[in-house]
Amino acid sequence: MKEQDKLKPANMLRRAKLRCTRGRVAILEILSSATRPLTREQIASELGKKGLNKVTIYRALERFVRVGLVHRAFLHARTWHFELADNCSESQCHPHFTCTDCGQTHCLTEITVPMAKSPYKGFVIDRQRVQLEGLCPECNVNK
Amino acid sequence: MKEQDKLKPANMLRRAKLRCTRGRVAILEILSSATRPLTREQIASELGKKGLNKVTIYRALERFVRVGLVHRAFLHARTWHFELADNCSESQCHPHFTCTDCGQTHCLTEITVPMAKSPYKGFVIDRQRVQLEGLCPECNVNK
DNA sequence: AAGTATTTGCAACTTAGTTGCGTTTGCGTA
DNA sequence: TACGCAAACGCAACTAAGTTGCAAATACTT
Repeated sequence: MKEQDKLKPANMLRRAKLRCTRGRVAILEILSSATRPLTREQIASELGKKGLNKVTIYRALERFVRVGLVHRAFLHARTWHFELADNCSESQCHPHFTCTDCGQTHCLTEITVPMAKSPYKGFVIDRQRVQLEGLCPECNVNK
Repeated sequence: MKEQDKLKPANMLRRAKLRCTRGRVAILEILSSATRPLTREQIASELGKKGLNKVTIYRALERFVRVGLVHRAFLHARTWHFELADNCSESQCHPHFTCTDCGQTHCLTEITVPMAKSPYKGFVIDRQRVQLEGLCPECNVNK
């Protein structure tokens, strides 16, 4: 998706029929410019001192997830990481790669993993989530 | 893997050079006969009244994970689900399917998803974890 | 049987996320 | 522009999975 194609936060909210509040716009802006999924904590620290209450952030994110604006990308260290649903297909997001050495997670937007074939014994597969583990480029060269 | 090929808990422990205690054997037996990954809570309730302290269960599981006897299959509702590493390959386990309707998770041992191709820009992929979402057979027919 | 390193149980703690409730605010309507 | 109300917000208290420190118990070696 090209930069100029990105919907502005206010428009994303309008299209989702959600009220356009300062906090929600700020959260969406932060997620827009992030290069990887963020936790509530990380969003809060980006917001800085004019920050939002943690409950507010959680509720906004949950709302965004429900209307499909945002995905729960993955759970790491018992903590959800959120990202814009921007460049995800209906049935699967790009894989997320977590480095076992430094702990950093990267979005591998250029890798695709084929969907598991469905149906299988009556299972209907709607979404597929792929998590990868290994060494990131930096940690790899230092070995 | 055929039933008779399964290692008995005591042997699993011996081979991993872990002490063979009643609690550990019980945990491994429960995991052996489970048809899906279990939480600490579920293991505890299988143990019944002669149960183990939750700390003990967590520590045993962590130990098992470290020596490769057990996998952390997936995180659901902020809770780890554990399973024997029995029929998993080095680089990936079978996919786990969670029903969005009833919340039950199933092991789809007969489905395989090809590994993401590696390397990619220096990333070295060691393990791949695939989670699926959708409707399980029971919930599907009730729709 | 004795010695020791490992394992266990208990109590207290940590922390991501949730809930209830009273207050504030966005937005449609007059 | 002012009004009314549902949606959104902030605060405090809560929930629950998992962790930590330490003293007591137990498996295994000799």
